[in-house]
Amino acid sequence: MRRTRFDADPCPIARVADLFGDWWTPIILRDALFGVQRFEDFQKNLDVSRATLSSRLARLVDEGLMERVEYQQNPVRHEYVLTEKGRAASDVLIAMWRYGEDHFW
Amino acid sequence: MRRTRFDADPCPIARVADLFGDWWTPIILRDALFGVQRFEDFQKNLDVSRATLSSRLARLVDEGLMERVEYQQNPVRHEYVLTEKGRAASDVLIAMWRYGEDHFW
DNA sequence: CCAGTGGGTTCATTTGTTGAACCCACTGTC
DNA sequence: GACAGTGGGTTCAACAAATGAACCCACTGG
Repeated sequence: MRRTRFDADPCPIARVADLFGDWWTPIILRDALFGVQRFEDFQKNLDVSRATLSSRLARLVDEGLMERVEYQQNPVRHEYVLTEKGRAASDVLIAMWRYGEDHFW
Repeated sequence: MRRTRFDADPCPIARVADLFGDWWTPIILRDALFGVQRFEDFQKNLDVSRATLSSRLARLVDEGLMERVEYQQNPVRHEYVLTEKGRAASDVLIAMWRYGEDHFW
């Protein structure tokens, strides 16, 4: 695909599209805002392949929307918690929700 | 890729993500909101391949966000004009803009 | 010792994106 | 009347990304 990247584009829409322009990312974020934090729970809710989920979560951590936090040792377990930047994305999600409700039914 | 489709999903976010979850669609829409209407102009502004642009515009027409209108005959020429549903998407774009400005700089 | 849980990675297959080249129907210029 | 240019595409091969399935590891509990 040699996917074109907009992460250095001067336009804010392009930058956000670079991150959200992906079917899974907005939906993972939606679930995270509803309180989902664990890999297995995302996987069960979303019916996404583990490989795809893994790379999406890694990207969200990379971009600073989520943090990977150790919640127990022996064995080590992590969960994904939203940062402030991640929670702020709810404005975009809400706009999508409203638009969907008004125009896709 | 066997891309998963959410266009029949009961969640409005999933439906909108199905359409916007694509790098190009939000950016094409952004340009359209700024007044771009012709194939060539999108192509010049966006530096997108003609094949990809062609399929993206077709999808937007399909979903009812744009209309393909003949603006001259001899030779026949068309342009892409936003419908009400297309213009309404500006709310989502504006949310993306704001989020981008506040969190990506 | 075996099943289960949480969180992954690896692999082959399938599908989408890309750039480049091509096509068609004209118009305008030499 | 030959040829370049314009608008709006399609076709093609190459490559990259998404998928499901299978695998892995470190434990716990029975």
